[in-house]
Amino acid sequence: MPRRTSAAPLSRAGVLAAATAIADATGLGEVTMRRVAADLGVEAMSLYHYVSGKDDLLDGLVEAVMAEITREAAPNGVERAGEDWRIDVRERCLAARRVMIRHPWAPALLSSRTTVPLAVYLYYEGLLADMINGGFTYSLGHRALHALGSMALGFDRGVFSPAPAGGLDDAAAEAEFAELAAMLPQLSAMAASEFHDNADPTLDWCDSQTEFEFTLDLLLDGLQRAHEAAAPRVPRGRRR
Amino acid sequence: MPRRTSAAPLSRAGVLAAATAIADATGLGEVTMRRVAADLGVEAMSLYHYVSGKDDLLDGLVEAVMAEITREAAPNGVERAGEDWRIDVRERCLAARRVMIRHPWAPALLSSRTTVPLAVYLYYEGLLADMINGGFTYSLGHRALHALGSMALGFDRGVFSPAPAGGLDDAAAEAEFAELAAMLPQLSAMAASEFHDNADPTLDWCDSQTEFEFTLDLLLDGLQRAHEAAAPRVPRGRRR
DNA sequence: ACCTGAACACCGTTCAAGT
DNA sequence: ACCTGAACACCGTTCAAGT
Repeated sequence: MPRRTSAAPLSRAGVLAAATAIADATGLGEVTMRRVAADLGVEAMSLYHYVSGKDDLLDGLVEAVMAEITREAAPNGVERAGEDWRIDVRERCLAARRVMIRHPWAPALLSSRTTVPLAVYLYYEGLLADMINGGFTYSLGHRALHALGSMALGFDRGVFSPAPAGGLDDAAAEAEFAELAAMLPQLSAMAASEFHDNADPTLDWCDSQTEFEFTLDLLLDGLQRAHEAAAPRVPRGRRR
Repeated sequence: MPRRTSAAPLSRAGVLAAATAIADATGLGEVTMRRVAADLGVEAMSLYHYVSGKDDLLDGLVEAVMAEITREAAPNGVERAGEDWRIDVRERCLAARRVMIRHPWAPALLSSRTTVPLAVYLYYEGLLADMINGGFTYSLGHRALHALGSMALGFDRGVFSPAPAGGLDDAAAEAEFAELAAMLPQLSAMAASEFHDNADPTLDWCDSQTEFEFTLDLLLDGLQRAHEAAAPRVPRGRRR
C-alpha cells in the first residue's frame, strides 16, 4: 500500500486524470472507485468529496475526452475559418477520431452513457453551427446529426469486426475456424480478397482510416446533395 | 420465495426466455444471475448447468434477438426473391429495426458485447450475400458493411438525444434549462423549429422512423452510386 | 474541511455436499 | 444428473467517527 507520496491536494481534475490513466493502461473495466483511490494513495471514500459517485466519475471521463477533442480541433485555441461547412464538419469528425484512437475505451464509454453530458451537447452545437452557417435548414441539420451518428464522435459503432470469438491457437481451434468459414462463405471470401489486396498485415485491415473516411465522405456527399437540392444557390462559402 | 410451480425442466431456452422477459419488463440492468434464477423458482447456481456464466447468458440474449430478426425478415420461413440488392438490404435493416423497437435494451447489449456472437456474423453474411448477388465487389461490400454501421442492425447509435440530463419539474430545474439553452443556441433553435413543424407530441420527435429511413436511404444512395460508378452496366436485377 | 474504518447490500462464481 | 447452502472475492455506497 504506497502512501501518497506527494502532498498535492486531491481535486476533481486529479481524480479524473488518475481514472483516465487507468483506462488508458488497463481498460475501462479496471476503473473502480477503490482502484482510482488506491492509485492516488487514498481510500475509496475520499473520492466522494470530488465526485458525487461512480456515475459522476464516468461523466467526468466523457467531459475530459470531449475537451481533448476541442483542443485537437482548434490546436492554437482558434477555430477554423468556416468558409465551407463540409470542410469544417469533416475536420471536426477527423479530430474526434484522432482522440478516440488515443483512448480506445472512449467509444464504449460514450455508447454506454444513459444520460448525455453537457460537453457532448456542446460538441454537437458546434457541428450544427457549421452546417447552419453553411445554409442548412434546421430540418436538414437535424437529419444530418442523425445520419452522422457515431461518426460525428469519431468512431464506427458497427458490431462488425473481422475476428470471431475465440483464438486459433491449436489444431482444434483451427478446425473449428474452418467449419465456421464454411458457414460464412461470403464473409470468408471477402476477408480473403481484402487480405490479398492489402499490403498491410492482418492487424487493422478492418476499421482502418480509409474505411472511416470512405463512410464519412459517403455521408457528406449525401448531405451536400440533399442541401443543394433544397437550396441550389449556395448562400455563402465556396463550392467544392 | 415462490417455489417453482410448474415441474417443467429447466433448459437453456427457458433460461434465455426468462432473461429476455426481465429485460423487456425492467431493463438490462435487472438481468442478474440471481434474479433470473429467482424468476424460475431456483437458486442462482442452477443456471450454470445451462449457461457457462453471465457472459454466455448475454451472448444467448443476442442470439435470441438475432433469431427474431431472421424470423421477422422471412415471415413464412422463405427468403425474399432477391431481384434487387437495394430492396433486400433495405428490408433486412427495417426488419432489424422492428425487432430493436420491441427490445429497447438490445442496441446497448449489442454495442457492449466485446466478442461477436456467431448469430451476428450469420446476419452480416446474409447482408453481404445480398450485395454480392447484386454485383458488388468484395471491396465495396466490405465498405458497405462499415458504412451501414449500426443501421445494419436496425438502430441509430449516435449519442445524440433531445433531452439533456435532469428533468424539468420544479422552477429551479426550469431556470437551469433556460441557462443551458442559452449555451446551445443552435440546438435550441433546431428543437424549437422541429417541434413547431411536427404534429407529433414531444415524445420521439427524435430518432423517429422517418429519421431512420432518411439515413438508411442516404447510405443506400451513396452505395448505389459507388457501385454504378465501378460497374455502370448492372449485371442483374432492375434499376430503380 | 478532509479523510478513514467498519459495515451494508449487492454482484458473479467456486466448491463440497446433498438427493 | 441436477440442485443447493455456504463461502469467497469483488463491487458502490452509507454512516459515524476521527483529525
